[in-house]
Amino acid sequence: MQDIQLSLTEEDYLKAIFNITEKNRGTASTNDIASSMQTSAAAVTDMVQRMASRKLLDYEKYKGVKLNSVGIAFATQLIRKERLWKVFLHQKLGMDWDKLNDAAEQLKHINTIEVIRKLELFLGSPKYDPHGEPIPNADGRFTLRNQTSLFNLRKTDRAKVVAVRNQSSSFLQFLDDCGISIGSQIEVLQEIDFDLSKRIMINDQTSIVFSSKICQDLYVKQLN
Amino acid sequence: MQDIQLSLTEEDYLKAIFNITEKNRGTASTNDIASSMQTSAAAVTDMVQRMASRKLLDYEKYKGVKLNSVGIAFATQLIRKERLWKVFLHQKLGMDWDKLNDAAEQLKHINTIEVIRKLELFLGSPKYDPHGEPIPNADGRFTLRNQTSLFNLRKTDRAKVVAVRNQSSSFLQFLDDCGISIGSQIEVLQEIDFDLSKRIMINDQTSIVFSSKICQDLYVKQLN
DNA sequence: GCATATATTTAAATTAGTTTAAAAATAAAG
DNA sequence: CTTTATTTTTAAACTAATTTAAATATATGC
Ligand SMILES: [Mn+2]
Ligand SMILES: [Mn+2]
Ligand SMILES: [Mn+2]
Ligand SMILES: [Mn+2]
Repeated sequence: MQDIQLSLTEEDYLKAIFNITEKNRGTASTNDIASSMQTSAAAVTDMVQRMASRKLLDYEKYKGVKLNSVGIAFATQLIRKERLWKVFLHQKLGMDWDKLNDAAEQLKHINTIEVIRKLELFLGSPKYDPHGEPIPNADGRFTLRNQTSLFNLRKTDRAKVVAVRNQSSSFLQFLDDCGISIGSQIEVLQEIDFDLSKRIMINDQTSIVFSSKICQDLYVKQLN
Repeated sequence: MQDIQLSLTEEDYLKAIFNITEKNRGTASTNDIASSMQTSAAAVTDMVQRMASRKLLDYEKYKGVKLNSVGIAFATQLIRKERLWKVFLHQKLGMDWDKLNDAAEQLKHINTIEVIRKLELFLGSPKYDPHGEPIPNADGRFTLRNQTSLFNLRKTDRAKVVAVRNQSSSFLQFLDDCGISIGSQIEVLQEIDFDLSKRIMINDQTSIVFSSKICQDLYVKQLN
């Protein structure tokens, strides 16, 4: 990459902005960044102005923020590092998937290229992290996958869980309790019109009712 | 530990002060800290005053700094983390021993207790890092070892390399080139009075002359 | 004991990042 | 269109950590 040295804070802003812009057709508002960073809107305005002057992003008063190619490159590398470390924490250290994010957030700041290269090899070049999120390769390219949320499946549809959208500890623990993890097979037994919940069969073993909220937070790949 | 949250800078100061005081019968001077931290004496004075007010160390004007029990506990945990990560980088990722310190310096700031506990188990609870330095246990206790520098050995003495004192990249690469690593067998073939250098036999294979400086930077355990 | 050298502290200024409160711009509603 | 609500920016002040220069202590030499 360039020989620009980012502060930890700049790195956190870049990652937050990248994630927000992925949903908001390329632009992130001051308030959205503020709530994602748990800071004030005033702090965000000040920070993005400084980051704009460092050419990490494009900023126009009252119009929000867009990452430029430099910002995207950095953000992608940060996401790559964070997700590789998540794989390490889960697969090698055996940490539960609801406890990965805190540590990986810190680990993503580790700034030695050789470490990340060797870590990737050590882990067998995984393409997805323990929550099913794609891990960009060294060039920043993501492996795309056709997936949909469980919410969109219909009665008798069968599918495989490929990712979680919500990564809160409580949601992940709940899934654990239901016996759901990445790769679980599910089948829609019943669609309940009343509240859009669904009765689901998990791994041909257990049946359970999922609220529409839960269905929306689970990404699946439909089978046949 | 306590629920005191240290800044990265405070952590780096604590580690530096701990290492300095290990050599200077318990006390670290402003200038020594400054040169170790690559900063100005004025910055050190200011910082240690703030750290003293946070009860991390004892400071008396013009008298230098001593760590108190809180500071020692933190410093020890930092050293523990740094050395465990060094083992990981070397043994699991295969990084050369002359490239470990940069990355481990950053990794030592990772602040999730569960990560360090699981990392230790994953590594098999090593007692020494790749440079032969002892790794304190979770309670902060170091495993001591009787060792001496190669400088103190005499003709016909045989010994095993247990640690390096100097961890500069150039020294470590030089040792690599000589075929010396932790565990190597050596024998003093000849003491050269002129400059206190020594001719050494390495692993009963190669003979080489080491300057007195090199001898001082190698710690060994004497055999019989 | 005095002069000089060295080490340390203080003072003043700077930078990154933050907060709260006030001002200004934009969006929404009637 | 105009009033109101929401969002964003600016202003002023603060903290952590730093720098350089000046002041003060301490140590050393004679
Ligand atoms: Mn962070
Ligand atoms: Mn500003
Ligand atoms: Mn550090
Ligand atoms: Mn101060």
